[in-house]
Amino acid sequence: MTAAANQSGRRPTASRRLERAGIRDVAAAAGVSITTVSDALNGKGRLPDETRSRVREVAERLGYRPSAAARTLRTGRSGLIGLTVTTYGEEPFTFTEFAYFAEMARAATSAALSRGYALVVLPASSRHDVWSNIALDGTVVIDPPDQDPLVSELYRSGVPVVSDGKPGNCPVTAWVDNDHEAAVLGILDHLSEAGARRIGLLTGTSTDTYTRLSTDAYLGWCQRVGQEPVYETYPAHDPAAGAVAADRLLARPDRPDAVYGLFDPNGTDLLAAARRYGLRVPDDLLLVCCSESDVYATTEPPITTLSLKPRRIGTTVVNLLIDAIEGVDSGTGVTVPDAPTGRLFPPRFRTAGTGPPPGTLMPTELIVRASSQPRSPRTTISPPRSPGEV
Amino acid sequence: MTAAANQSGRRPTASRRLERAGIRDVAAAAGVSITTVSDALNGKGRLPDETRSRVREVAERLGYRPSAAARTLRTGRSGLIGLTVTTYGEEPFTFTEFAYFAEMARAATSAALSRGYALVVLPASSRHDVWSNIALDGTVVIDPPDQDPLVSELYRSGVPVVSDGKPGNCPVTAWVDNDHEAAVLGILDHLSEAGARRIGLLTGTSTDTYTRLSTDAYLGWCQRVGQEPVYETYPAHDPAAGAVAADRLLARPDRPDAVYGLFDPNGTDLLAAARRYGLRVPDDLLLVCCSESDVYATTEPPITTLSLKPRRIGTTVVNLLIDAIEGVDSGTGVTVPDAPTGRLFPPRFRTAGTGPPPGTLMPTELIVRASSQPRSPRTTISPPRSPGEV
DNA sequence: GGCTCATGGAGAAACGGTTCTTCTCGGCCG
DNA sequence: CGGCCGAGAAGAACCGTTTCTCCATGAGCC
Repeated sequence: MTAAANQSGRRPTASRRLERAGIRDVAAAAGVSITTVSDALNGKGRLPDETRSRVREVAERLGYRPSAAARTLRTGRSGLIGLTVTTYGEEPFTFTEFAYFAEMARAATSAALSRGYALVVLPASSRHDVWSNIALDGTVVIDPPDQDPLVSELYRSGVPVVSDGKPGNCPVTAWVDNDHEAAVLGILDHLSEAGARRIGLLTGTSTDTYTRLSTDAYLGWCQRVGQEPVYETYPAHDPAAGAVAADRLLARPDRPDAVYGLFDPNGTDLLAAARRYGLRVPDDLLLVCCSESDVYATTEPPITTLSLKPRRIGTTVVNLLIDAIEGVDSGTGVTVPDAPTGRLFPPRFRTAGTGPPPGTLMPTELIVRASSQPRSPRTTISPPRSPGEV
Repeated sequence: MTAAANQSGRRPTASRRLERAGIRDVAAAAGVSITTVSDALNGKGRLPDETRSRVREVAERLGYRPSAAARTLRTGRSGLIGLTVTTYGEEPFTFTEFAYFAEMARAATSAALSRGYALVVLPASSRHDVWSNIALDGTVVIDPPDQDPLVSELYRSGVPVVSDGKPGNCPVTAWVDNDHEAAVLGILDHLSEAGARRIGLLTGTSTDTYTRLSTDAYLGWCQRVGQEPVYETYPAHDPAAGAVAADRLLARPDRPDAVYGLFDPNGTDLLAAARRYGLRVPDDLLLVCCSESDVYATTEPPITTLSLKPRRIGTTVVNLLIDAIEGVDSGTGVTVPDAPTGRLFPPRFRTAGTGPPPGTLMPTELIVRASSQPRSPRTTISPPRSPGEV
């Protein structure tokens, strides 16, 4: 009986070491055809429940696990999604995006998993060998640089690509980003209301969308309100450079009385620099930085942070991607021609065609703490925007 | 010509939408057989260089990318490694292991990539459907609980498993861990030398190896030096509980004059608690915690931390796993019968047989900062153990 | 000149599923 | 009583590689 199952019409002389049971083994053991087994296990075909459950039971007993490779080959679906991170230097992901990336990746993993997909982490720098050795149903790209050749090739070869961060010049299926302009303007207003007269910015030298949009928003605001811009730039991937830049900013003759730092470690760096110059926060200097880290809740004083809500982003990106993967296959089918592009929080998903890819803007959240509030009025601490929500 | 290539002996009537070029197309275009194409591209077989390069060129021109699924099916190798994380609740990985995990995962990704593998992140909680839908060549497991059914099944079905953290009771191919006992003893000695008379511990309630070994080391030390243990426990996955436990520890009548916290956020929690009780650090309370976060370099005062060197761990784990994957296939071949088990920093890899799996102990690094040094002598800051090394 | 041998390359069998098509068999209806 | 129909299940093609086996050819050797 088991012997019969073992042979199952394959190589008669095979020594058969510890090969796992295949679908044929199950079929033989259950006394049915492999078609029936496949149908029974996948809930397809027309089978009476009795057969179905019997086959399932036999499969279970034999410890049958279908071969992912075979299934992928036949169906063209691997259930795998790439998560691409841009890299500086050799490390797969960057220091500066650490907390953001970790949270985003976590949410993305969750979201993917709950829809039956798994995530493969792939630095954008890896060469084709690695990429093309993996069957990917689609890819999430974090902050693709302009003209990313990798993204272009993926897109061209028909793999759906959704980017976290509005893509500069590469074709993607869809993208998700924060409303960085609104976020920066919100912060500048917040600092103004707190009494700031001259707001400085600590920003990066790179050309990614986040840095560019944020800096532009700052410059535009300065122009509108008639303040001379006061900012320092540094390569965001280098934490040491950040500390130096923070110091530089506070050492300027036109020292700002409030600073917004675009990158995670800026808060502690600015705080340390302020200490060195004998500046009290928030009395002499108001501070806000963009960070996902909760250490800023316990610094002395606690620092107001802007959260980009990476969990939401990760979830949204993955869901858009899976929609694209499972949606209308390609070309013709426009699912919903909804709003144009860049609408807030919108789109029912839309499968290609021509024209710019559909983008989704997600709100940010300003977590107001002591560092950005004048000490005297002693108001209670509360987040001003987007309350509720995880 | 392209027409000929397009047909290539497949369905004659196929409408052939935008199918990617297959190996047959390349073969047809190059005027050779698919065997030759395969050999040429993979550097196998006996072919004159001329043929080889011609085929390569044609493949390049056609944008040929071999199907990962087909290759995997045929060769049995996917180039994919699972990275399993234990989960508390719904999130794929835990808060408390955040920095550790992020760093470890990053190093693991790098290490895997440099050997041509990619990492798939998989929460241990996901059900079989997900696991068995992915062709994995092997799996890294982070801190498997005793009797982890997942690990057992993987191991049983022949997939190499290497764990980060000495496995309790599940069979693994190999494991890597820090020398937690030595680390704790080193810290206790360090605190004693700094003048501590009564050292407290902030530890977890869970039964993972790290918590257990560390706590045992502490208790053993107490017994040896004749100090009454002073410790508080809390569920490590709950950050809020950590703050409460820190408070509890400092509120005790037998308040310790030095504390070691096993988990990352303990440092800030203890600092905050100390502030509440008016305790100065390090004057009234010496502080050390285990953390990979560099925020402790800039807290007030900076806090001494124990680093588990997750990068090293991640790299080692992955390399051991890939050795196992690529090494002698199974059963008979003992590569090197080296030292027994649990030797420090050792083993040439050893493929199974019976007996306990080979384990590697990695050193930790104590980063001494102001919080654990009496203020007066004002010594310079320097790491006492394992200098150098990334 | 017949043999072996090395070289270059073609043929075809896997790999292990999914799925389209076909077959059989009763029951039912006209 | 014959044909139709639908349920249940089997057959076989196919997915795109890798790789084992084998064939043709010409050179070298006795």
